[in-house]
Amino acid sequence: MTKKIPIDFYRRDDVVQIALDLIGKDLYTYIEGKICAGTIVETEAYRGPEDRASHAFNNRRTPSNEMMYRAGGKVYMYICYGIHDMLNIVTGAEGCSHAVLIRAIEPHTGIEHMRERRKLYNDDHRLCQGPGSLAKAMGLNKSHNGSDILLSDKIWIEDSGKKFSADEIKASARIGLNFDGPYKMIPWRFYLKGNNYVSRSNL
DNA sequence: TATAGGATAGGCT
DNA sequence: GCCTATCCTATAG
Repeated sequence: MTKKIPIDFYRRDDVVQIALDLIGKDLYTYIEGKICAGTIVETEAYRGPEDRASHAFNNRRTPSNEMMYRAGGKVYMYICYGIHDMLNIVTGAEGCSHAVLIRAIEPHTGIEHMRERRKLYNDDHRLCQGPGSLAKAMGLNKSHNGSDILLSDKIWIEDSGKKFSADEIKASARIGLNFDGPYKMIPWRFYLKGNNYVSRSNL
């Protein structure tokens, strides 16, 4: 018996702790009549406004990133490199712009739908490996921006009951950051050690 | 209106 | 492992 994670989980101020706590939770989507789900195995924390890697760095506000300023528990979708949709969960209180990027899940439900969306039939460990692939496999895109992770019937997160000890989860610098400075190397990426569904698992 | 740049993925060496 | 196509968005003029 599983259930959705309560809203207080997302409204905490410590986005790094939330990114860590999301490892092992189950992400579900019900899109185009297809139910898909998997266990979160890789996340990254983005802490606006002081984190240069965050879209909300320096309190930057645009129509695209507006969702980051909502109270925790909203879905923030962002298009990267013009082609890849990425799934973020907004955290913290209203007006605070922290978010967690979901980078990879280990699929366990609706895998045949994921294969179809990805046109990838013989490589299941790559279906949701990396944020762009994950969104595509799960049927997520910019139209899901602003969904409420507790109220939406298209996307939600459940507590799988799985528990991981501190030495089973590894922290590293975040991926793909294109600048120099103290936040480039800060270890705000978390992933399950040895898990085959994690992107770039050696870093 | 034009243009630079970006939280990638996949193909090739 | 390295390289780059690809195209949306923000920003400047």
